[in-house]
Amino acid sequence: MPDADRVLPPTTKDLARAAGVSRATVDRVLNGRLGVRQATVDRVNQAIRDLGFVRNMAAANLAKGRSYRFVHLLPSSGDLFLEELERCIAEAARFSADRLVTDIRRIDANDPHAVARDLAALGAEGCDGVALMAPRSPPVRDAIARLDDAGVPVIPFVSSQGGSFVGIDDRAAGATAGLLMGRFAGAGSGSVLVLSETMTAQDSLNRRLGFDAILAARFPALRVPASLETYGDPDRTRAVLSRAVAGRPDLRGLYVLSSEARVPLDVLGGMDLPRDLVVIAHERTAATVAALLDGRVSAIITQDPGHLARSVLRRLKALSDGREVFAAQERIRTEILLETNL
Amino acid sequence: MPDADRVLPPTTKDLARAAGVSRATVDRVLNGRLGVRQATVDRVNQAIRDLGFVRNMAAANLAKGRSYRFVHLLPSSGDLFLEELERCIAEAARFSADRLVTDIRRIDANDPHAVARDLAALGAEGCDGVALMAPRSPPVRDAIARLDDAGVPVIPFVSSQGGSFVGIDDRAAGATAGLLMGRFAGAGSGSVLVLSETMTAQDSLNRRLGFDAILAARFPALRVPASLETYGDPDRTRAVLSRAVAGRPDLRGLYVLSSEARVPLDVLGGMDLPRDLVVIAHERTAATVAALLDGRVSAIITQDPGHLARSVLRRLKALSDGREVFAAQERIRTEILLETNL
DNA sequence: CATTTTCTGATGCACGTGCCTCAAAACATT
DNA sequence: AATGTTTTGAGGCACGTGCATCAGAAAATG
Repeated sequence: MPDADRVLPPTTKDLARAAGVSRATVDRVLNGRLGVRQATVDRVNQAIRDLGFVRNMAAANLAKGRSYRFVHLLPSSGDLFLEELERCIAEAARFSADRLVTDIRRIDANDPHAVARDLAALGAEGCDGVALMAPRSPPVRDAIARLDDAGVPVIPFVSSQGGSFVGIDDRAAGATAGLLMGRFAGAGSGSVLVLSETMTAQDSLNRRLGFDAILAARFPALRVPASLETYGDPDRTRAVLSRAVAGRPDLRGLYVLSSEARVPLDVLGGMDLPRDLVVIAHERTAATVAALLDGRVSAIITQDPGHLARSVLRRLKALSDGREVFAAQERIRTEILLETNL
Repeated sequence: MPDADRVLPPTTKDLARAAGVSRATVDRVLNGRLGVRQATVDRVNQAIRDLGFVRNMAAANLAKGRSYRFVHLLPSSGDLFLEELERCIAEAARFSADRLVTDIRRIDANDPHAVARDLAALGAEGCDGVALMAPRSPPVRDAIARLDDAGVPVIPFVSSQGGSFVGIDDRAAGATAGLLMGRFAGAGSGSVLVLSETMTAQDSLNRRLGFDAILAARFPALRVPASLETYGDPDRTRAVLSRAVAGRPDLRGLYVLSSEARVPLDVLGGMDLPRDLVVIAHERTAATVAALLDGRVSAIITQDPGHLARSVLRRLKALSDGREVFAAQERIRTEILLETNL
């Protein structure tokens, strides 16, 4: 083992030697402490550049006794995507190099005041960051602002209305669905149905907006009537779908808008639909993948829950120590899944 | 700051207390050292489960003075994707939490004996792992085996023939291109041209295989003549393309097979092509993205070079310390890019 | 020049884990 | 009981960095 000439990354000790100062001064410069002459600061920074010094974050966090306590607030609905997401969060936390504890709590995301109360309660808990999956509303926004003032960053997670958040843009996801729908449906006129659990949710609205915009701009021959709402009920789904299909001999496509596509896809299996009907659904779950494989679905638009979970943890960490994130790693992609790239 | 009741992840000290043993014994159990009674081992393992203990890898690596020295051997061609990949590798190494040094070297990947020589030379260098992007051939395979025997893991990177490797499956990528081509081209018959730099490269062959298989199975009305080879030459590209287009009034699609799509796409811009020609290209580069945005290209099939770079580093690390990787994070996705999900 | 102020060096402990040594304890064998 | 063997405990140093403290040097001020 020729271990002698191994080039190890430089440490603060190497820096000190190269800059001709002591480790204490290097430390003062690195951590921006006062009382160092500009000339000395420059010498140290020059050495940093010369040696290509990179702070060993693992050692730094160890020394600081840094630990992170994060809380994830997720809606208490039981959809498949959410379950998978929860699994991924727990897994990502376990695999994290740092000492971190994550709490996953289910909240009543649709009651703004309940959410605000839950957020306020977190302030007293001494947690270092919150990932919140709930619609933004004035009470919630205020609660977030108060937490932020108290130094507890809150990251909107997966879905949020307005402002930045971790997750894909619903409008872009809808537009991608629309583009695929138009391309797959081929030239010529026809109609495309949009099936949604409920259109009151903001994410559904945004997807629909993106979908409509693309269809209007690029495929004007395709007509899109008002969305059919299922309220998650299999019987109702069957009923509205049958009625809509019966009335439209020119049906070319079906866009399953909601995140919970299981019920509509199950219903679809038992119906007598036009051959070559283009069906597009959201989120990779056991239900959508099965449907893609047996041909009920043509494409799935999704985001990787594992990536989401890891990304939000990295972002929370970066926020709590005032660092920048490694942007390239945090771009959540709007993925298109076909049979060939599952 | 209610910091008192913060629940910190347990340390080996907590483990020792819970199991009623000393830290030395905990250490023996954790690191599988001999000379501990089974009953004691069980007590410690029980405590690990009870407390949910997870080893602090950062501290462990710090203590071990663990450092990684990896070498990336990349082909010395100058294509855009490769440049981007190189950038990502350097960036990923800088952002790594561990102390690691990566060397990126350009090699003559198409000369099996030269590659084998380069690999052999690495054995004496005392490096901890190699990422190799070169076709597999008998001399190369032997060199890899020798390195492996010497305890230096070698990971085939991005493209490899046979065996597992880090990167997307070329056949699946070709199949995805084929599926999109068939769907986008619509019903009815027509022909689809395949344009490649050269068909001698194994990755081109595999893409073509996947592409053909899907077209034959799902879109038999589309004809795919023999691939047009450009040898990277703009004039030749223009010539073969013009000739092929002129002879085919039924042209519906064009599949740009090679990783270096810049030349064909540039040529395409100046040509008089059928409206609604479906063009599909590989790899996200400045050239392909520009073409997607101005409509010369309909879809890009790609893999994320940043993810590739980070993934191969994590895998090399895991291999050198005999750990398992976090599989979910290492699945390299075959991505489909449209205007709406760039 | 003397004095104050500003800057720097030397040193040490801490973080959680790995790894070592040495002695003490528990156990097994005669 | 005496002996040998295996198992355990106690303690310490190391890794690279953060964060103290204190004394000494250099610079600025009088």
